[in-house]
Amino acid sequence: MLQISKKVEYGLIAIRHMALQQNSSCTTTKEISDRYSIPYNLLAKVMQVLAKNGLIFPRQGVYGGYILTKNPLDIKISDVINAIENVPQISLMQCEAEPIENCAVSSYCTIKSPLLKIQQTINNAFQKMSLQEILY
Amino acid sequence: MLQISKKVEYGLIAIRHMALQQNSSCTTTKEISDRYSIPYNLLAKVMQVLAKNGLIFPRQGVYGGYILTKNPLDIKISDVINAIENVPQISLMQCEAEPIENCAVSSYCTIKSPLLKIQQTINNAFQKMSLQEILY
DNA sequence: TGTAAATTGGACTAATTCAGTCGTATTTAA
DNA sequence: TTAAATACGACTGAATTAGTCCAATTTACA
Repeated sequence: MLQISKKVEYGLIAIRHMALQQNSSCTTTKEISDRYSIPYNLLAKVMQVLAKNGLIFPRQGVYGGYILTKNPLDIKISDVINAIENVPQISLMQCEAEPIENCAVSSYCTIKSPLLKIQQTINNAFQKMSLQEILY
Repeated sequence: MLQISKKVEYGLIAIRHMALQQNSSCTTTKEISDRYSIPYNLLAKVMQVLAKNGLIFPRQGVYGGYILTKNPLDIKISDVINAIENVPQISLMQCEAEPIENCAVSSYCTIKSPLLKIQQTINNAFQKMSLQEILY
């Protein structure tokens, strides 16, 4: 639907929340879950994925939580999206049939390139946009 | 999943196909369906929606079909997307609670704006991009 | 050393959306 | 009158998304 998913939304909320914290102490999943009324278990999953991808650093146990690993300027929106979603790259198929009429999917190929262009337009937008830009 | 849907893909294929036709005679759903191996019934629905939104003009009956209503330069990718998908505009809620602490959803509000900015980034990209740009 | 508070991880279910199908009605050229 | 086209609504199955649940692990501290 050309819309960011709830998981990505929660991930952005969480990572933005952490970026807004002045002191760089740990932020817990529960804290964010309560503050923004996000289902705890779901957010927990998202946090784990963000941690796995190195965007935040986990500390287990009492007084544990997560801390941001980078400057908000160095975190791109695409980093968060790619971490959470399996962004399926549209793969341009290599056409080796000559002449082109022999290729069963040639008509399909001709539209792949335009669609790829569109998809890249989306991707580029998020690669340029940093966390810093959505702070305020 | 931040990916264009099949319907939008089919719509783009169809409208691009029509733009590539030299003669401005009618193009039928069947013709496009056959050429690109798109399920006929599904494509028919998409064509109807495109027609309803004024992007193409329908002609019923024998030798009927559709014709493009505009120059490819004047058709934006967003026109096609908005016609086919119910793009749910993120609505910024008007907060009238002062002080801000009295508002039950204030924490939610504070993230709305950033998300809106992201959504607009996508929308802007497609409002700038014309059909002409994906022709070749 | 026990306990509480945190992350980790996997399996599972429910809800929603997407893709596709089907049947029928309407229009129109020949 | 017929064939070829669009118009429209209801329906189904598949896939994805959103959310839940349970058990394990780690760790500060009383």
